[in-house]
Amino acid sequence: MQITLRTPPFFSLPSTVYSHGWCALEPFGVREQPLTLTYTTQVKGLPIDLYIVSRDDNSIRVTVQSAAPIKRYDRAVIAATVSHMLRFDESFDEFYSIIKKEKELAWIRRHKAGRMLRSATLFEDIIKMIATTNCSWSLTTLIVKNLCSRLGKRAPSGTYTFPAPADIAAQSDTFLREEIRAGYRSPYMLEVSEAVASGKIDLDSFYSNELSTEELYTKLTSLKGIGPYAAENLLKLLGHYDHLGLDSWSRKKFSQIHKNGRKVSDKVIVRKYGKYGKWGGLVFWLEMTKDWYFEKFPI
DNA sequence: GCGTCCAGGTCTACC
DNA sequence: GGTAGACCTGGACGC
Repeated sequence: MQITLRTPPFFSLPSTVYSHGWCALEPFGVREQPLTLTYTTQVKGLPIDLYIVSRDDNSIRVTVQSAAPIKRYDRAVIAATVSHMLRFDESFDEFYSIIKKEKELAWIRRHKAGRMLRSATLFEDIIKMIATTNCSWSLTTLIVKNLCSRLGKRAPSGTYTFPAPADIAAQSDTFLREEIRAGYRSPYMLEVSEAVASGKIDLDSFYSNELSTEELYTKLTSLKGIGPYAAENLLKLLGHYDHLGLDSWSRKKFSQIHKNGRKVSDKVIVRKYGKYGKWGGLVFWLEMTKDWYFEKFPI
C-alpha cells in the first residue's frame, strides 16, 4: 500500500531526517539513494514498516508493508503518524521571516532546515530522551535497540516497534538494568511507563496550545529522570523553542564556533540567542549542527 | 587482557 | 538556593 502526502512550505526530507540523532535510534532507520526514512510502528496491534521518500512535486510517498492487509480507514492513522513525525502540522513562516534578516543564517532557508524529527508518540520521545542522559551515544543506541528488540513487536522486515507504555511497565527494575542496560535510569523509565499506562499522566495534553512553555517545562521536569537538559530538548519536540537545551556537546561546540575553544558560561550562550525570542533554541541548535548540512551526518 | 579513570545529566542529602 | 556525591556504563588509556 502506498500513501501520498502533500508537504508544507519549507519542507525538506533530508533536512528533517538529519535534524538530530533521532533517525539513528530504532525503530527509525535511514537508507540512501534515494534517501528513505524507515520506521516501524503498529496500527491496531498490527506491526507495519513505513518507507518514506521525497517526490519532486512537493509531496512524499509512504510505502506501507504489513503481514496482513491494511484497512482503508487505517490509512488516515498512518498519514497522521507520518505528518506528526515530520512536523507537517507546524508553521515555520515566522521563523524564516526572522532569520531572513541575517546573512549568516541564509543557509537555513536554502536547506529548508528547522523541522526536527520526532517519534510517533511523546512517550517514545521521553523514554529515548532519558536514554540520552549521562551516557555515551553508543549506550543510548544500545538501550533503545534493546527496548525494541526485547519488548517491541516484530514487523515483516524483521525490525521491531517501540514498546508501548504497558510493555515497559510490566517489566522489573532488574530486567531493565541487566537486559536493557538502562542502569540507574531503569526506575525513571518504569515510573513514566506506569504513569502513562495507568492513565495517571495524559501525554496527549502536553500538545495543548493552551499550555505555555514554562507550564510545559514544569510538567516535564516533574517526571523523574527529566532534568533541564532533557526537558528543554523535549520542549523542542513539542514545538517550543524558547530554551536552548544545553548539554556538554553543544556547550563545547558553541565555544569552538564562537570563542575559539575557550570555555563559556551558560549565561553568555543564552544571552546570544535571546534576540530570537521564542525561536532562540532552534537558531542555536541549527548553528551547532550547521556542518551536518554541508558535510556528512556524524552518526 | 586487565584494571583504572573519566565523561555524561539527574537526583538527593546536606549546608 | 547552592553544592557535593552517588548513580551506571562504555570507552580511552596505561600497564
